[in-house]
Amino acid sequence: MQYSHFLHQLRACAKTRSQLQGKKLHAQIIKIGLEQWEPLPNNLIDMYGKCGLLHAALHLFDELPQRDPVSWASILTAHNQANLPHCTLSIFPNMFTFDRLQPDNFVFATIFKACGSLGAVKQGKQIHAHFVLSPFSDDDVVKSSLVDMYSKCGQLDDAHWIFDSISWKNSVCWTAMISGYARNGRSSEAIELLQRMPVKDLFSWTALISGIVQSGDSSDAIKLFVQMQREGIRIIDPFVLSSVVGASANLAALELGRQIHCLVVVFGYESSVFVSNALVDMYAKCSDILAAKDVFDKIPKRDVVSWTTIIVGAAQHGKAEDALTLFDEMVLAGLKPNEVTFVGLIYACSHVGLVDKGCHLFNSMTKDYRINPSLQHYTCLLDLLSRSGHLDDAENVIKTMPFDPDEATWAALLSACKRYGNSQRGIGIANHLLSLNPQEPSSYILLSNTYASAGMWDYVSKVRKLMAVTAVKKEPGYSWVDLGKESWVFYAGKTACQVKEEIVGLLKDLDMEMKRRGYVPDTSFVLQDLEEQEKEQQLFWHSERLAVAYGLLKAVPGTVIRVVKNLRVCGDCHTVLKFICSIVGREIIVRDANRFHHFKDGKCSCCDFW
DNA sequence: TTAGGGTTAG
Repeated sequence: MQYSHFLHQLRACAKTRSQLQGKKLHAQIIKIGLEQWEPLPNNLIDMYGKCGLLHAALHLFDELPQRDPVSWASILTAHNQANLPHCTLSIFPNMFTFDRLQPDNFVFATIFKACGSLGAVKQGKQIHAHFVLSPFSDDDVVKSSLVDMYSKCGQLDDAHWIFDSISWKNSVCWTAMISGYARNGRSSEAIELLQRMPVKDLFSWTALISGIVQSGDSSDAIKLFVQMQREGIRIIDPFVLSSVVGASANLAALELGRQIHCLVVVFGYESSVFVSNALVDMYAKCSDILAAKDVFDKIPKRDVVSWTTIIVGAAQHGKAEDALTLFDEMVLAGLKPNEVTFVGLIYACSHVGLVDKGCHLFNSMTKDYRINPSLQHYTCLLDLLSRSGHLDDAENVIKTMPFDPDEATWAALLSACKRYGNSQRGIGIANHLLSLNPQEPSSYILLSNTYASAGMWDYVSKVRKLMAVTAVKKEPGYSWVDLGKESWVFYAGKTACQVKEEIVGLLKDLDMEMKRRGYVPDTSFVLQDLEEQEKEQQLFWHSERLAVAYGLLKAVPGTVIRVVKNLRVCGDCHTVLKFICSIVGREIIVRDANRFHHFKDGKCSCCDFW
């Protein structure tokens, strides 16, 4: 009687994640002397794991006189719960070696979940073979965990094959399969599956929408979110909201983001730290850094992602001092920065030329916070050094770092070579890159651009031919302007826009006024072998200029023009936009592939250093 | 005691 009461209470604590209540119960159980009564020990482990007290769970597990598969399932689940899937996999073999036990269906499901989180498909497949030969090979829950594992590892055929073999498909396995297709860019198959699903719930819709956001089709995700609401799905948790806030961030659609922010308030999920963090990011990515800071200031309990998001936001808007101050505040608030925080911080230093500070932070990351620098951190460091002209030091980083450099690393160095007119070094690096990684499309593009900058057109055409042979395509440059109710996309060199004549007329007028004020086109940014006049024409038709002109024609007078470009803004366009903002007396904000440029009164917030 | 959906960089 007594122990069944405790059992019930322990399960309730595990369900509601009530740490304090759980500890009290444990104390009572010890006091009464029931701590060895089956099945209380395993339930205690389970309770501690679910309440996020892994150490307590481990302590009990180690002390158990006799462990069974339930004890193992509980402790393995506790590691998954604590977001330590690699630990789940590393302790799993002890089940055979120490306790001579075979996994049961619960253990299998937990292990496949861990493999899925880690993308450890090879290990997952090996254990899958054990599962097939086990007495549990018909278990639908385990099969469902396999569907999820293969989906997360991008092996959709395997996932679907297992999905088909599940006799009684519940909402969980449908969702795992939908999520797999959506995340891997196969949205039409994901949508089709959702349509076939007998009872669509908020989980499956969320999996679809968030997967599509992750695979990069944010506008489709927004349309599906609208459809979901039309179909009467009630939003009873905040998950889908953080995804659609993220979608508006990707689209740099400020007005849409504001509307979704209103929905967040209406549904009462302002207090969700996930949603708040997404909102901070959305406002920062939609170039409203003040609104981002406002949301951030109102978060009652900020976590490391909240701080990192605002630091990265400040950094991308060129507010390095703000980013560094925020970092000091974060540390004072007792939060430990993570690897992303340092990417933001070094990036901030890099973009304003704070070389010493950036190097100090890079060293502090290992020394003070025991974070091993990743390749990306080395790339940031290299960017920091090379942007400020320390090309030898930058090359030295490449030579001594414990990673093989990728194209981003070489891109940073190559772009600095161009900036500092060191074309010989650039060509050497590009050649080296080509010899190292001839399969990578970006390698060809880098090489081509480097030769073009040096005016070596024979080599450019040679590389272009190679690109054609290997079917490598350069991503076309495009820009879009967000006018709240509508947004227009412009590609370089053309427009099908109804007001094409007005756009061209306005750009011509502006061109004349700019030239009167001393503008000289910098045709070195045209990477094709053309006559000077043709090069100027190419620059004239760059997508960011078309988008800005459209914004000037259509936006409410006096408002900020917000433009997004998929590639980095070209150097000549950067000069032109400084002239234009001053001629028309408007603020223009351009988000390019790398950062934000706030053009105002003839100047840019990046101080021409980007 | 097991399985599905959310935020920060790139």
